[in-house]
Amino acid sequence: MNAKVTIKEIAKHAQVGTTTVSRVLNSHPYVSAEKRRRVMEAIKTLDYHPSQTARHLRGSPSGLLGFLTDDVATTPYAVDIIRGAQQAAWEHSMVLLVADSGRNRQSAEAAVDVFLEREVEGIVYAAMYHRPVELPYDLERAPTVLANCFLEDGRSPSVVPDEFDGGYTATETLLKAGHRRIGFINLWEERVGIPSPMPAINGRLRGYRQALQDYGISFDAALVRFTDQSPADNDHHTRGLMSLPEPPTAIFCGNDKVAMTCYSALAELNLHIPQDVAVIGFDNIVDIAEGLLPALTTIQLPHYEMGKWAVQYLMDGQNSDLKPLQRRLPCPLVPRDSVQSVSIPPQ
Amino acid sequence: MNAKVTIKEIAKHAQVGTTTVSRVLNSHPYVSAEKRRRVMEAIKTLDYHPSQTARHLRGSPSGLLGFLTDDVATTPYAVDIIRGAQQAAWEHSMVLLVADSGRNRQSAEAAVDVFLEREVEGIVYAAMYHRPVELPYDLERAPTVLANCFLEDGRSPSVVPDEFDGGYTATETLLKAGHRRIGFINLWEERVGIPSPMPAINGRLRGYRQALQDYGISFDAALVRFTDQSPADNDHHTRGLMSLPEPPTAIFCGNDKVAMTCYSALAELNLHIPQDVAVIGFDNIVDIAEGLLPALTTIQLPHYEMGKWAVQYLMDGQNSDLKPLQRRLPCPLVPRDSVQSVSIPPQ
DNA sequence: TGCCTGTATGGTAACGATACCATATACTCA
DNA sequence: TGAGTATATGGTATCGTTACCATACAGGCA
Repeated sequence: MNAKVTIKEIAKHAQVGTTTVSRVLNSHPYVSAEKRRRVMEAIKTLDYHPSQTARHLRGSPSGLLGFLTDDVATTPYAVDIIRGAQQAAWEHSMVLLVADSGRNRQSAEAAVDVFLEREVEGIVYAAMYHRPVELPYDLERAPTVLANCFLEDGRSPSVVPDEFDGGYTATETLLKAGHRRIGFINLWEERVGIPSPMPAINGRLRGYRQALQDYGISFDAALVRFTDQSPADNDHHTRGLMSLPEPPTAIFCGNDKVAMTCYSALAELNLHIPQDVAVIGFDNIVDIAEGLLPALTTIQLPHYEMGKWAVQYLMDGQNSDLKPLQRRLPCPLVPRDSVQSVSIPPQ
Repeated sequence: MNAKVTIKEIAKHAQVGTTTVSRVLNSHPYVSAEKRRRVMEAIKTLDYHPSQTARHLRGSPSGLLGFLTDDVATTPYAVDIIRGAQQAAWEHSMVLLVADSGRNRQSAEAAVDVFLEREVEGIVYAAMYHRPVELPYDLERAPTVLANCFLEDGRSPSVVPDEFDGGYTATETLLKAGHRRIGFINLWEERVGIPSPMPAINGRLRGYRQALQDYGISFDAALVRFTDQSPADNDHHTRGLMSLPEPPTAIFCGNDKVAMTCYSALAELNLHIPQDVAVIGFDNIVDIAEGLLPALTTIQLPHYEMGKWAVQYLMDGQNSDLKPLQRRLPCPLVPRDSVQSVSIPPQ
């Protein structure tokens, strides 16, 4: 298209100085109505767009934010973090520069270099599942907020899902529906032989226990199972739970995938959801939750909100005297049809 | 951190002119080994990073690519387009600027304005499901490639999944396994009463018919069903297919969600997968496909590849004399356990 | 009348990097 | 020896915009 129109041409066309044009653009005072009008008209007829590059060189902030992801995968909805970040950035008239840090520290450093060369005003480092991370670059290099992950030493602000809250909400939902024996098929993962410190696993379990306690129900270890998330294991634990001397009337599944296997296992046992057994999932993988029959009641991870929060904090929350904030966002319930009130709680 | 180091300070520190520093940075000839060494050292000790902003102002290309999405949703894996684009961009030393066009034309225009103010070298417009679109901005404004969508008039290059290929591959997979009666639960969607022209629906059906024809099997309309994608309807059609006088030995499902319902319907009919009935899906929603028992054989949409292709075309393929390329990318098979060879094809 | 203040306006030097031009030395070759 | 070429080096204008400074006029007030 036509070569770029500059402020100079606007000035010439409107018969004013470049300073006046700049004043109009930045709505400074001391411009006569007449000249303002002429400038505006010139801008329109010449289809002028200011160059952010020149502005920035002259000293204005870059209006750029870096968004660095560790590596997509596992749960596809985690990309909602990017949507949330993008939305918040937009509201602050910022643009998002995205890069994939890749698996290794080097390419992450390279990505940060690229960000810094363009003078981003901050960086969001987002993980695809909730976990502790080690930052692949020097924190001094740019203001950083972590989303869906955190540093063990809390040296930088972070926002993560409140797994405790999620576990509590799921359990309480079942309790409120009148269930008193609630099975829990939690997730499991090993790292080099050591049980994973995955916050999801521990947090949800604590939430489960707390909810039971708040409803005056004593914890029964037999009702808690751990699955390696393979369909076979999910199936195994569902059957295990249901063949207990006193089987649960509700099952809290560590994620929707587990719930999916749970559905078919229960079907094979000739048990109906939600009449015979209530089921609640975790993650709200919409394709699964809405695809199941009955539709799965589940808990939503606040991906979108985390992205949004991270950017907002980067923009607004710079009370640098305070120690970096570690924020937990609630995991809301997504009610569908797999939980139903039982009128006479089996006691 | 420390105020930005400029080329001038490097020059002073290394006791050379700024021109020489610039020469070293851009590996121009005619710099003595000694001065080159001094400059390099200064760069290191002062931790200098060149300003892309200044470079660009001076005339270099911006190194920026705009990535505009219509609106996320439906199929979560569509975001792989962004990953592919990001990867290709990285390989071309470009950075991706992402924005969400939002639902309305205005905010899309605004996003493009932002892109243009930063002088992006091109724009990828990506849709979250394969469909014809109307570009929410003037094509003249910047070189554009469409990913996962296209303009009816083909005025701009685009890359989409080859739905025909996908339908063909799915069907052929079943044929190769020996199946001769193959049910097809295709998707369905209406728009204001008119059947949707969704390329996925028509393309896959054509692929299905072609594969049958190539294997010398005549088309039987009774074997093709259309579902509104609700679990109830998916279930209904599975049962409908299986209660045919001559029921299919294999079912091709329009997507993995349909396959999921298909699984439970078949289970209730006491039919085993893949022994009694083979099932093949579409989309490769990993959470579903790997969560089902047996794991679901399915077809993958080339999201990642489309993103990659779009950026590559933007960067390399500017043979502007040719008419804009309309590219179809194959949909590969992801074999798992829900299809098994039948030794004696029922004939 | 003279001075101050508020309003209007434009020229020009930066911002950081690079391209062009000018200059300088060391060789090569006729 | 002189001309021509390859190598080496630095000064400076320039990209598009804004901040600073200078200037100019109008009205208000002593």
